[in-house]
Amino acid sequence: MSSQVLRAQAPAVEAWINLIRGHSAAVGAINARLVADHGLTINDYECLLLLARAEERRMRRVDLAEQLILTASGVTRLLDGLEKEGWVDRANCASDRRVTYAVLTDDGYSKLQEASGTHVADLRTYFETRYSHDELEHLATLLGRLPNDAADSSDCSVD
Amino acid sequence: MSSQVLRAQAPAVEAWINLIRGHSAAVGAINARLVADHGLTINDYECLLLLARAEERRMRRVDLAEQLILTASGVTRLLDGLEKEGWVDRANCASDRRVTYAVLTDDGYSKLQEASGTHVADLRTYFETRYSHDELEHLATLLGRLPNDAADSSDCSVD
DNA sequence: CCGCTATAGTTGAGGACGCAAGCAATAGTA
DNA sequence: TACTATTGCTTGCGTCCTCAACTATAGCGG
Repeated sequence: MSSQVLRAQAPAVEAWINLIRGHSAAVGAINARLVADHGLTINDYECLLLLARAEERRMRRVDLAEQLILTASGVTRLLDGLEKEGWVDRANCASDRRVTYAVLTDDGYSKLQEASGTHVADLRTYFETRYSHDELEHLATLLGRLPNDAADSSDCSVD
Repeated sequence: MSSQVLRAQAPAVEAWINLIRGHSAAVGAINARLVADHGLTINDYECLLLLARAEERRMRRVDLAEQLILTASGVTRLLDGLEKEGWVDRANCASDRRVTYAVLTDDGYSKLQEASGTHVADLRTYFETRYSHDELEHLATLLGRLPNDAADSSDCSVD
């Protein structure tokens, strides 16, 4: 038991550690570039991107939160910043007055386009210097399995 | 150009998105368990673990920072908490009076052992319900390549 | 129509972290 | 010996995020 604490055991543990370290390194590097080059956080960027891809370039804050993996309050504050910059606007929903849409402005769309040039390039550089095309596809597939709701079954069994 | 903004392109982008999402989901789930069951953050746990594995159960704060992927100030604050709980102590270095070792106490070691039981089990459950043994090894190997200093070559080219 | 519960969103307090600045000790140079 | 650069560490401040509490609307059963 005592020696079990002291060394890596299953490959699951290895994967876990490398996931944390890898994520931290990659996010750190890529976010730094994005901030330095465009004054955007990764979440700023992803938020603009989600809006750009959304129908009529607008989304409910709740849906934005889910996609960005943030809480509702996180989204409120994220959008505060983007609104202040003029990249996002608010719009009311006719059929449900509780909802406030976040709408991508033309400025926001321009900003996204400007940023996407170097950001996507940085991204690709970061990954493609480390992996072959096939490895990237494999990695993406494996990572894609993590979020899936199997989480629920383990979460619900907590108590 | 305008349509390029709108859809996923290279597998690098796919991998990137899945890395962020997967990390967030996994860390969220596992951290929640660790906090609920033992009152420890992932970083708390990893810090105790590093110390337990270190020679004489002690490390310089700088080295701790590097392993945990934190800045020096982050480590100071992390250790503040662990010291307050009595899991870690300070010790001076005879040969270099600038350094203050972080030393795992017996209480800290006990705490780590207590926590490691459920934590490692949770970890393994989380990963092993999603992946086969071979997939886990492959995933660990791939992720292990992310942090490596290839970052330097791309970082230095910023300006 | 009247509660009741659920949902969308905001706000205040607080945690975790990085950055920049600062201090103390060491190492290198002369 | 004195002078400078570097290294280890801490502290103040700002950022980003969560949680808990709150408001406002919606929709349901009676």
